[in-house]
Amino acid sequence: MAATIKDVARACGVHVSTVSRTFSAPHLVNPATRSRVLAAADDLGYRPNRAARALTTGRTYNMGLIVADIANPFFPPLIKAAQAQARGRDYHVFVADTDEDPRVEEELIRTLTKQVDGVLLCSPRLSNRMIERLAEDVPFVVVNRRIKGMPAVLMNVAQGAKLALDHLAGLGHRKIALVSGPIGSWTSNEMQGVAAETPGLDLVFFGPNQPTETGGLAVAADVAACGATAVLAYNDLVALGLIEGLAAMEIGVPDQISVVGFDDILPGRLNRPKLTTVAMPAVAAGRMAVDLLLQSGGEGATVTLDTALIVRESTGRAQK
Amino acid sequence: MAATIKDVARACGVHVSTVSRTFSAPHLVNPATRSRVLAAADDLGYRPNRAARALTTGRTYNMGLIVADIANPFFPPLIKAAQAQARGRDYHVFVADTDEDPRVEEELIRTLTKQVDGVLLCSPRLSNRMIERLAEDVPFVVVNRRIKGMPAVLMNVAQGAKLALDHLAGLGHRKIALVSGPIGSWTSNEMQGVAAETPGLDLVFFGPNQPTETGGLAVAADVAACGATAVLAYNDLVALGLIEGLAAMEIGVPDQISVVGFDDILPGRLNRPKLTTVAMPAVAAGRMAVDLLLQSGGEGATVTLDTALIVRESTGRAQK
DNA sequence: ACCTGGATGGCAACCGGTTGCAAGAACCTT
DNA sequence: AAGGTTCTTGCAACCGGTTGCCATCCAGGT
Repeated sequence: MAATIKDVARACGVHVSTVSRTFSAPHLVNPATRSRVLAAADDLGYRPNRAARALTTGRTYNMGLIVADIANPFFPPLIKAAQAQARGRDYHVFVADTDEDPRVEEELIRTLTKQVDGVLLCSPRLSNRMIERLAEDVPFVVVNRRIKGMPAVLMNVAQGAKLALDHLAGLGHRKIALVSGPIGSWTSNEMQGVAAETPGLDLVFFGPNQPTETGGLAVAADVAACGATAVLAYNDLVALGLIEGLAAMEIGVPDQISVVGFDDILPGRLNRPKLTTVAMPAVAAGRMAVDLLLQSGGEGATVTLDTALIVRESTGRAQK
Repeated sequence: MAATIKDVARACGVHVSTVSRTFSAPHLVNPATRSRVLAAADDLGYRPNRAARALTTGRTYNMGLIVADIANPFFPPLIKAAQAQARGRDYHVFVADTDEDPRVEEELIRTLTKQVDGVLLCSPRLSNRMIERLAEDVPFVVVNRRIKGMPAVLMNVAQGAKLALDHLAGLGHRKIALVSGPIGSWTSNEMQGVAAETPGLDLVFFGPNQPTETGGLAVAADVAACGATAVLAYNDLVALGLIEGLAAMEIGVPDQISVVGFDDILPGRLNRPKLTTVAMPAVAAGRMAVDLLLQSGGEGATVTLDTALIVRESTGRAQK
C-alpha cells in the first residue's frame, strides 16, 4: 500500500493538516517542521493522491484531448504539442480516440468530465447542440470547428482551399472534383463553401467519405469517371488513397489528374509523387488550445491560424 | 454545478446510500424505489463522479497507456486496439507520450499512479530497475520488453530479425549493416543479439540512433560508406529516412543497397520502393496487453506474439 | 507588567461517494 | 399467533486530502 498523508503525519508526530500544508501551502508552515515533514514523506515514498486532492479543490491538473482518429498522422504532432505545452503549465493531458464515432465521443466526454479540468475537442463529430449541452459540465476548447460562444482554435481552411483552387485554376484546371470528409466535419463544409463560391469552376462533389486512405481508394473510380482533371481531397490520407487507386487504374498523377491534399502529413512527403497539400498549423494549434483552456476556463475566445499551400509533385498543368 | 448524489437523494426523499446503491448495487434496492431514483437522477442530469468513487473502492476503471512517441505510426493501431478492448471491459484508456524521454516517462507514471488501475508501458525507455520500483505503486503490463516477474507482451523480434537476415542472405548479401534504435530499447538489443549469432554474416553496427525518419537520414552517409550491401533497420521510419538519404546520394534501393525495416507501418506501404519489412502484431499486442492487465493485476504472465516477414520492393539480389 | 499581533499548527467539517451494520417491515412456516 | 427469513433502507464511518476557524506561543511595543 502506498503511503498516505496520515502515515506521514504519524511518522513525524504532527497533524495531517500540517502535512497537507507542507505540500499545498508551504509558506504557512515553519521551515523546521516543513523539512521534518518532507524528510518523512521522502522516506515513506509519499506522493499526494491527485484524485483525492481534486475532490476538495475541484482542480485535477489534468486535461482531456479527444481526437477522431489517432491513426491519422495529422493528429500526433498536435497531441505532442499540446502535451508539451501542458507539461510546462504543470498539467497532464489524457488522450482518447473516438474511432470517428459520435457515440463513443459522447461517452468519452462524460467519462472524462469529473477527472479533468477541461477538454480539448479536436475535429469533433458530435453536433453543435450536443457539444453545447456537454459544455455545461466541463469546459471545452474546440479545435477545427466554430461554435458560437465557445473558445475555439480554427485553422483557416477556407483560405487554404482558396489557395489550392487558385493554384489548380492557374494550371488550367476547370473541372475539379471535391472529395469531402465524414458527416459532421466542419472542415469539409468550409472547403465546400469556398469552392462553391469560387467563380469559373466546374465542381463535382463526392461525399461523405471516410477520412482515410480507404476512403480515397474507394472513391477513385468515381473520380476518374467524372472527367475532372483535378481533385481537392479532404485530407492527405484521402489524397494518398486516391492516388493509389488511380495508379491501379493506370491513371497517372499529375499527368492525367492533379491531386491536392490537406494537412501536410509525413507520408505525403515520402510519397511518390510527393503530395501537393495545404499545410495545417497543427503544432501551433495544440499549443494554443492548451493555453486557451487554461486562460479562458470556457469563455469564448477564438483563434484562427493561417494555412499555407505547399506545391510539390502531385499537381501539374491540365491536359487538353 | 453538476448534480451530486445528495441532490438526487433530496429530490426523491431518500438517503444517499440508497442512491449510491441504485447505481453500484441495483439488486439491493426495491424496484419501485430504484425507478424513482433513476427518474430523479435523469431529471437532474446526475452522473456518478468516478474520481470520488475510486477513492473508496480503489478501482478507477481507467488504465494508462504510455508510449515513447505517438507520432510513430507503429503505435496508433496498438493504441486503438487497446482502447477498443478496454471499452468492451468497461474501462477507459488514457494515452500519454513520453517524447522518448525517460524522465518524462517516470513523471508520467507517477502522475498516473493513483488515477488508474494499471499502466500499459509500451517500448519503455526506463531501466528495468526503475520499472520494478515503480511497479510497487501501480500494476504494469510491459509491451516490448522482458522483465522478470512482470507481465509482458512481447513481439518475437528475434524470429523476425532471423527471417529478415535469412532473406537477405538468400539474396546473396554478406555484409549487412545493422542500424539500431535508441538506448534502452529491448527490441534493439534483441535484433543485435540474433544478428551476432547468425553465422556467415559480416555485420556492421550503427547506433544508437533516433528511432525516426531523422535518425535514418542522419546515418545514411555512414551506411553508404561502410560498404554493406544490405541494411536491417530498427524500424520502418528509420528505414524510410535511410532510403531518403540514400536517394539523395543517388544510391538506389534495392539496386545498390537493400533495406529491411520493422513494424509494417502505412507510410512503408505507400513508399516507392515499397518497403520490405517485418510485420509486428500491434493490434493483437494492444488487445493482449489490456487483457493481461485486467486478469493478472500484476502477476507475471508473458505472451509472445509471432512476427512475419513481408517482402516487397526494397530488397533485391546483392550486386557483385 | 500588560496588550497586541503575527506565526504556527491542531480540530473538525467537507469534497462525493461506498459499504458494513442494524433496525423495521413484509412474508413465510408451522 | 409466535418465531424466523428475506427485503429494504437509514446510519455513520471511511477513502485521502483541504481549509476555515480557533487556540497557543512568542516577540515586540509601551
